[in-house]
Amino acid sequence: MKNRLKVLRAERDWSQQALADLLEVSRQSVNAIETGKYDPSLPLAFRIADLFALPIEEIFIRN
Amino acid sequence: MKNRLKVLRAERDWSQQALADLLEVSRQSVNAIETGKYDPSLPLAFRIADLFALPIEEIFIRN
DNA sequence: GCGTTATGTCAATTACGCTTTACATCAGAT
DNA sequence: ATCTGATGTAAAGCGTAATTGACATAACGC
Repeated sequence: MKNRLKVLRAERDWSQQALADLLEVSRQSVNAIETGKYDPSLPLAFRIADLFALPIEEIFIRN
Repeated sequence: MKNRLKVLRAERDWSQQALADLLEVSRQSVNAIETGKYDPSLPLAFRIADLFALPIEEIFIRN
């Protein structure tokens, strides 16, 4: 699973910490997801999709 | 997170075991997800969406 | 009755999502 | 040169996703 988090964040000029606050997770969680250390849980993926107003499929990519 | 797994499975007349085989998870996992014991991981949610050829948002519902 | 299939559930275990705390590096500003 | 913000990473711990194995029950055909 790859994801477009870093780009979406850059488009809005948000820091990892700012995004983490909006998502109510730790900065390390955002960092770990961006750097591909692990995938978010489904509920967190939904929160991310809601925040960016995009379908999950346009943020997270199979494979 | 609610989901429409049971209905989608019924529409295709698949047993929990048959679905588990297609998803390559245990029957207990399918059962646990259907009965709301827990949410699937994001990768598994994608596999489910792919299998039913539906967007994740049409299978899993917020709240 | 008996065997089979489907479903629900429990216990015990492994793997992973997410946390806090902490440390290191780099870029930019003063 | 120093301070600050941003990022990457690591360890330890907690909760949960997912596993296997097992047991119970209901529905069905034979």
